[in-house]
Amino acid sequence: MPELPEVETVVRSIASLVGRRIVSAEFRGLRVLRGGNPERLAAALAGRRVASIQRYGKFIVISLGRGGYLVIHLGMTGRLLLGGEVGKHTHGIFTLDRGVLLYDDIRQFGSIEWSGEFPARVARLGPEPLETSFDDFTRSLKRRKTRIKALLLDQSFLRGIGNIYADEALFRAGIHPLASASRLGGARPRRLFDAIRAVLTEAIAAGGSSISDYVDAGGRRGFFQLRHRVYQRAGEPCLECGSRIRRVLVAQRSSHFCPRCQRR
DNA sequence: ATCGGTACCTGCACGC
DNA sequence: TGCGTGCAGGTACCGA
Repeated sequence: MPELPEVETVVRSIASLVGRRIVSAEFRGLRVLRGGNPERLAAALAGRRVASIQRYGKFIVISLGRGGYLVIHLGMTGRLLLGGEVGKHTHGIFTLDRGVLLYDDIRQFGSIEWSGEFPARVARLGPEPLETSFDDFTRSLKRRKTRIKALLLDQSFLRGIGNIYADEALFRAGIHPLASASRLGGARPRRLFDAIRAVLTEAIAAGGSSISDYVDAGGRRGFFQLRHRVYQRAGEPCLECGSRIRRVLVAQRSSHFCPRCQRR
């Protein structure tokens, strides 16, 4: 579930871990471990102190100073929890000099990896949507022929936007999800750029969207789902014009839009 | 180089 | 009650 606002909320909720030492780490459900066996990973982490915790798009990068980087992606159902019970879907247990951090992930689409250098997959991502300039945004937009919804999901275009915020931003900008990215004209690029910023900023302030089970590391739910205007509202009336919200597939993902407010 | 489709995994809601 | 189907915040990888 976690997109940029949810991951940002999680990162803020584990800020207290900076300065803590990892005493030991234990892994089960090895699917989430990338490149490396659990013993090697545990050995790389043991005794290291958390120097900083940063978010890059949907990635959480925990710097261990000279000890490299612990890189965590929450996938669809990943959770980081400060304390709590070890359950059926707990795949990582980080014991700290004070407290414990658990990695839970029902669908196991998330990942945990260690890297000595700054991780290449993170370095390859596009810019942060809240930091990039409108000029860079439009330059990049014009080079891409794909449909705008698919482009917003592409992490090399902008990092951190997922299915919820792509749909919500397109609605606010009045742009149809199937519109060609390179052919967006007039005021539309500007409207989209502003809509992305507004949606993400508001969602972060709301602690993210809790659709079914998302919570931050303290177990707190977000409440931006109460302000979704199109996402998972197919068949319901548009809050602007009353038309029925429709759902189409784009890049194999559900895309929700108002056929009247978002013309092709 | 880009793009679209598929695979990965578990749980839930729905209709029969 | 059970069974089949479709759907769910994600990315990686394949061939065209």
